[in-house]
Amino acid sequence: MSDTLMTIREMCDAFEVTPRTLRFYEARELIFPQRRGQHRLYDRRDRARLTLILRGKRFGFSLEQIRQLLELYEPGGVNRTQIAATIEVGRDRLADMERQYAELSIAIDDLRRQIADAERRLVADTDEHPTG
Amino acid sequence: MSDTLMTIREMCDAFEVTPRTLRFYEARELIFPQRRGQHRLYDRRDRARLTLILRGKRFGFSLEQIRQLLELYEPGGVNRTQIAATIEVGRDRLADMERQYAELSIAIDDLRRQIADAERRLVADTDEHPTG
DNA sequence: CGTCTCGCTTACGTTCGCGTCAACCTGCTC
DNA sequence: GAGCAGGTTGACGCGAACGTAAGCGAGACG
Repeated sequence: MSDTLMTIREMCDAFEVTPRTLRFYEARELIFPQRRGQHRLYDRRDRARLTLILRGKRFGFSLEQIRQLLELYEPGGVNRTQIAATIEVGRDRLADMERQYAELSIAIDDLRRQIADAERRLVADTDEHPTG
Repeated sequence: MSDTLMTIREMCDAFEVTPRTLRFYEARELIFPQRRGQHRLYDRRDRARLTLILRGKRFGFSLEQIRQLLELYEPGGVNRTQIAATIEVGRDRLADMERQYAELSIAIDDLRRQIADAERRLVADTDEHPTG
């Protein structure tokens, strides 16, 4: 079920990361698995956090930026100023992502054109050196 | 004009990079400024390349990936197999970017919702502790 | 009982993308 | 001709995000 506890190996297989990575994220206080004895156990919340961490990484955010962002996703009973600060961070990241989104759109169009050009050159070259 | 040669300092000011960065990119064979004596001079082509380099970096591509991509933007008279290989690289990057674009869209919506939630919590808290 | 597998911690090593000297050349200008 | 500004080439340093190796339990198995 969705609230199943997972071992570190199961997490690694599920998310395609190494144990080292998970322990590293824990050391940087991005995830907080429970302990059964010495062993780590990851629950639904940890998995949700890891999903966000990996996503954030793909967009080029540092682990520290991601750590701050994660507070947004936690309904923890912090105080007003903390919530406000967290919202600030969230807005900054959002602005980053929106900029990235716009620029990415342009870059994709650009790259598509370059590929098309290169393909045309390929075809032209084929015409000049026919094989059949 | 657009074909003006620029010194390293002018480039740095224009693109907000350091001299070290430009020399580093040159060492990695991403740009090839001409020399007047010992000094580097950057032309329109170098600037176009630098634009693409910085853009690629913002999307999380490595300098090596960018270097390969830059060949797409050069009409250099390479041979068929080279052009084909370059197109391959371009398509791979394009696929990366398209994936990134789709995921970014989701992440932005997600983040917007979280910020809205946090704002609601802030307002709720204000209602419970009115100042006026 | 030995040994295997998992996981744990500690700690040093590595890659990327530059920053930061140090030492040198070169063309003014005073 | 001394100084200075601007550029050059090494070479070493550094932070981020892990990789890797060493050595230590603790439980499972035959």
